[in-house]
Formats: sequence, structure tokens, C-alpha cells
Amino acid sequence: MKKKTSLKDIAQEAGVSTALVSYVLTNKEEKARVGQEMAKKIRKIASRLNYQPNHIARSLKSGRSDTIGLIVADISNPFFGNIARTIEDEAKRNNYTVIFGSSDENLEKSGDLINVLLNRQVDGLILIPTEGSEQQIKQLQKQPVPFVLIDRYFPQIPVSQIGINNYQASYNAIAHLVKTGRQRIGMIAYKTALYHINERKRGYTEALARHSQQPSLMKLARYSHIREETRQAIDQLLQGRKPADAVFFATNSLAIEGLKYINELGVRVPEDLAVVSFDESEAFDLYYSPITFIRQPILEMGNAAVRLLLEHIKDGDKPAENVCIDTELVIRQSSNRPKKK
Amino acid sequence: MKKKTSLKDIAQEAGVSTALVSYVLTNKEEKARVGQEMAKKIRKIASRLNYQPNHIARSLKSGRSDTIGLIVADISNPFFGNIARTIEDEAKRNNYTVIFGSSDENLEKSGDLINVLLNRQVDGLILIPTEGSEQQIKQLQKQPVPFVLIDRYFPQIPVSQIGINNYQASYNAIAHLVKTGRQRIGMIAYKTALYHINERKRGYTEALARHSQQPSLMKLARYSHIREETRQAIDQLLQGRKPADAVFFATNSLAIEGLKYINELGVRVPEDLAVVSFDESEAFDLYYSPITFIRQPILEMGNAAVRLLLEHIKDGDKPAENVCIDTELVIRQSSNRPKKK
DNA sequence: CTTGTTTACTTAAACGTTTAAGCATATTTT
DNA sequence: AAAATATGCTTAAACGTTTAAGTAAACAAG
Repeated sequence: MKKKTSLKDIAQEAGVSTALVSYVLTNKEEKARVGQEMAKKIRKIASRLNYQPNHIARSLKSGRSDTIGLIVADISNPFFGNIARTIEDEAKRNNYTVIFGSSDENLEKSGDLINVLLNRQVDGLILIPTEGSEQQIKQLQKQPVPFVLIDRYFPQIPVSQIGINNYQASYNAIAHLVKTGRQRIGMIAYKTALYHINERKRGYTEALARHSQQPSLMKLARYSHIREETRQAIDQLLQGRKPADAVFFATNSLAIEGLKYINELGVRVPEDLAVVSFDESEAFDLYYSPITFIRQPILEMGNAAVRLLLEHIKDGDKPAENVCIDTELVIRQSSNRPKKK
Repeated sequence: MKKKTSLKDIAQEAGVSTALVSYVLTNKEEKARVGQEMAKKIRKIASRLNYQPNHIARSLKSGRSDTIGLIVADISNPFFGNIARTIEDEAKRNNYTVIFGSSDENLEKSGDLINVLLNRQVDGLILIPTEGSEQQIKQLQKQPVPFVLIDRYFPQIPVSQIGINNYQASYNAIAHLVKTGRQRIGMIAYKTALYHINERKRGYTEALARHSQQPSLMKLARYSHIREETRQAIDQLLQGRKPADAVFFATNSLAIEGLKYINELGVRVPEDLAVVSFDESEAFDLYYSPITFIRQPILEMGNAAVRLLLEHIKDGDKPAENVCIDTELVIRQSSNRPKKK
């Protein structure tokens, strides 16, 4: 088995001390007044031996790992995949590497991941926290490692967070449905304690109270039973003498499950039922009547998270900062005004 | 700013040497014959000070980082997101952490990422290589770090690779379309040198030669111009006196672009045009006539990649091994036998 | 011809671990 | 009572890097 080249190997080959080699290869020749030809010689040997600096040793010395840890809730969801991508890009632009893990909405996995990443001496963490992870977050605060939350957040914990105007976005979506003449607007959301989801529910409820006479038609499904309970929810919305004429989904996953069932039932969108969803999805574009949705500014969110985290890394005493970014309601066919009958 | 707890801190607090603390906290008390009460005392202090072992120091000592690097071609594509997820899961099951990066199909980015990961002393690499990265791969072979390729591969380079039966899968898909009565089957693929895509093309071509009288209707689009060129391809397939009655997409991204346009044109699937695609997508399920597709065994592929890589890590002299996993053609409405007219 | 400065290098310590080897002291075996 | 063994700890070196401080030779200034 081949061995890796170290400064020592190069030093030996060149007949000098490792210090000198280090100076040259970190471009500190000026400062260290290294002879021209020696510098050239060292570089030549380094390239011949295929030298790659050992980042681990460097980290140990410097106390920084130039690494940030990222824990997403579910990497197989393109929404989080895209966030991961923007974070990785922005981190790399700042010469940081990303170590990542997916908690898959599992509290234990999330705790494990936090520990693994801390052990690896990440300089900071970006978290999309799982439901019920308040304790883990509070525990994290005791560590000297800065972190920021993104997408989901805990208003009662004073840490840096990147979020969107969940309440307002929801409110606007419902207002739009009311304006297009819908009179029985349902919502399907997760049964959860996650604040951002509940803000979306609040937006729905308050928009109805303000703009419509109808009663609330809020249905909840558990993440762990998304298929069955979304179907139940839709059954409930569509049954009875006065079925819903619109449905608002709190996330893309819910919408996709729901639309599958809506297709099976033969319900027509938007004639029988208008549809609006939070989040984007390729499937929304491809639907026979493209789905109106609330676009989250993923790029801005990812960049803001990295930027904020780097500030915390640079200044350990920087106070927590909350960033709230606006969303956009993208109106398409699925919420078209119904034709008069 | 708080500081991290080290063995030294604990040793000082307990009035012993760091060595003793190390023995206790790595559960080598037996071997090192540490006194019972001292062990207890050390553990107590460690937990009180919230000690987390410094993995970097440990790595420097051991020469292993217990980390594997993963470079995917595009993390925002759920296909790669899912691969990343399975790899991360399987790695964690083996007490490895994953560092990842997305090359975004960019050769330069890919090269940068390889270097970054090597600098970080990953114990091994899993790559979904970009088009044209043969040189990078050959360069990698000179390094003492084992790696495996997944999804895409270079038959002319003798390294460990995990792939699927691209040729056969394509062949079967076309045979299926022929069997359901299609007589003018088109294919839309990438214009690329990537071997796995070209195997898919070969499957199409040979299946036609064997089972059908029709001429080849192969259209190519560049990844970088996917939108316009997919549209052009479809225009070409559908024009003329004898338009295509089926189209086979070489990837999910191509299919999604294509289907968007097919919708715009008002072409009916499967009545006017049958559709089959490689890869999965939620959008395929949601389409008004769910798309027949070739399912890649992502879980098996990811697990095989990790398993194979770990074998290479354990045994530096293990010869390269190629793993080929079978796919499954999932037949749905989009390729239903057309009704007789 | 001292003294001072510049040039080109080396020495050595440090980062936080691990672990073989060493060293008292206490206990058991002959 | 001497020898052997067990017990409970410490010492020190090592991993690969960085960097302040030191040194020796060459050269310039007074």
C-alpha cells in the first residue's frame, strides 16, 4: 500500500528542515526569507511526490477545522436537497467544507448526528431541526460551537434562525383563494408541534376569519402516517352536502400524497377543487393543471444561513439574529377562477 | 467565548495524568488497571465538563479519519439525493461519517472537491463522476486512498464500480413498447460521452433492430440546454406524416422536461404517445397517466458502494470489483396498449 | 575592525490524543 | 525474608503541521 507524503518526506528529500518546507508550501517564503532556488526545489519535490497537506494536522494546530456541519430533516426531499446544495456552494465559496447528515425526522438520529459532528470539531452547525429537538438545541447552546437554525425554528429559544413569513404566506394564499370565489376552503397540515407548520395553520385560520364566512376546515395528518391520513383528510373534506371547493396543503409532501388520491377519485382541478400548496415540486409543474404554490427563497435562505453562521464563527459573542425572508405566491392553473355555472 | 474541554482539563481537575483519563474514557480501564473509584471520579468530571473527544486529534494519531467522501453529480436531483441518503445511512451503520459535495456536473468543481476531500484525509471516496472526469479518476488512482464509482462508470478504467444493467434495462423497455403495439418509438437522451447513457442508447437501438421494422428515432439534448433541446427533440419526433407513437426518455430530468412540453402541446398520453422513462420521480406518479419507468435499486446500490469501499479500506490490496445490479421495469398507464381504432 | 543588519536556514514547542514502557508501593508466593 | 507478581499510576513519544525564536554566516556601515 502506498503511503501519503508528508512535510517530513519532502524535507528529507531536500535535505532541509520541515519548517522550511512548511514556509514554502504555505507561501510564506517572503516572511520567512527562504532562498529562491531552495523554494523552487521544494516545490518541485512536493509536486513530484504528489504532496497533499494533511488538513487534520493543520486543524489540530489551528483549532479550526474549516468545516461546517449540516443536519437536514430528510435529504431525499428535494426541498432539503436544494437547501443542502446552496449551503454547500456558499460554504465552499468561503473555503469551508460541509459535513452532512440526514436526521430523517428521527429524534435519536438527530442527537447522534449532532454528537458526531461536534466530535469532528466542526466550526459551526446549520440545523433543520426535528420535531421535539428543543432539548438537543438547548444542550447545544452549552457547547462552544455556534449554530443556526433554518427552515424550522423555536421562537422560545434565543438562537440565530433563518425563516420565512409562514403566517403571512399562508394568509396570502387563502386570501387568493377567497378572491377567486372559493367558499369552502380546506387545509391539510401535519399534526405537529413544529412552530413553522403551526404558523401556516394560523395564517389559514386568521385569513378565513377575516375574509370569509365559512367555518374552519382544518385536517391533520401525521408525518409517520402520511398516506392513510392524507386520504382520510381528503375524504372528510369532500364528503357531505357541502364539500370543500379548495384545499391548501401545508407542504409539498402532503400535496403530492393528496394529489395522488385526488387523481384516483377523479376529482377535477381546479373545476371541482382548487389546489394551493406550500413549497415547490417538479410534480406541480407536470400536473395537468399546474399547481399554485408558495415559493420559498431557497437560495437566499441557504446563503443567509452560511453568512450568519460565519459571522458567529468569527465573533463568538455576536448576539443571536433572526432572519425572515419573504416568500412568493406563484399563481397557476390549479387555483383559476371557476367558470360561472 | 467558552472553551472546549480536553483530557488535560479533566486530568488537572482530577489531579492525575492525561494518560489515565484517556484510558478511562476509552474504556480501557481493565487493560490499564485503573482504580475503580478513580475511574468513577474521572467519568463524573468528564460528564460535568461536557467532554467531547477531539476526533481530529484522534485521527491524527490513528491515521484514520473514519470519514468517507461522497461526490454526487447533482444533489438537487432526488435520485442523487436518495443515493446520498442511503450511503450516509450505511456509512453511519459502520461508524463512518460522510463528507459530501455536489459537482453539479462541472468538471472543475469536481476536481476541486476531490482535492478538498483528500486534504481532509477521508479514508475513502465514493464518486458519481462527471462527464470527462477520466483524467481525475486516473489521478486519483495514484493516491493511496481507495474509491469506488457509482451510477456512472468508465469501462476502460479498472476500478471498483457499482452500476446497473443499463443496456438490458433499455432493451426491455423498448421490447415492452413494441409488445404493446408501438411502431414508431423515439428515444430522447443526452448528448454525452457518459458510458451508462450510451449503454441505454445501445439498448434502444438493438431492441429496435431485433423487434421492430422502424428506423431509429434517436434524439439528443445537451444537459446544459435541456429545456430547449428536449423541446426540439419532441417537435422532431412528432412532426411529419408518421409521427412517433412512443417515446423513451433516458433519465428522469429529460422525461420531466419532455412531459412539460407534451402537456403544453396537448398530446395525450398514452393515446397519442406512450411514455417510458429511466429513473423514478414523484412527478411520474402524479401524472394523469402515471409514467412507466425503470426503477433503479438505489438502496442496494448505495449499500453496495459503502460495503465495497469499506473492503478496500480494510484491505489496501483488494483487487477492483464490478457490481452490476438488476433494474425493474414498472409498467403503468403511460404505456398501456392503445385501444383499437 | 568592530558593530549592526540581512539572509537563509534550524530548533523546538504546541495542538489533543493514544499507548508502550516505566516506576513505586503493596500484596502474594516461595 | 527474599522473590515474584499485582496494582495504580506517570512519563514520554508520536501523529503532521505551524510559527516564534534562535543561530550562523555573509555582508555593510561606522
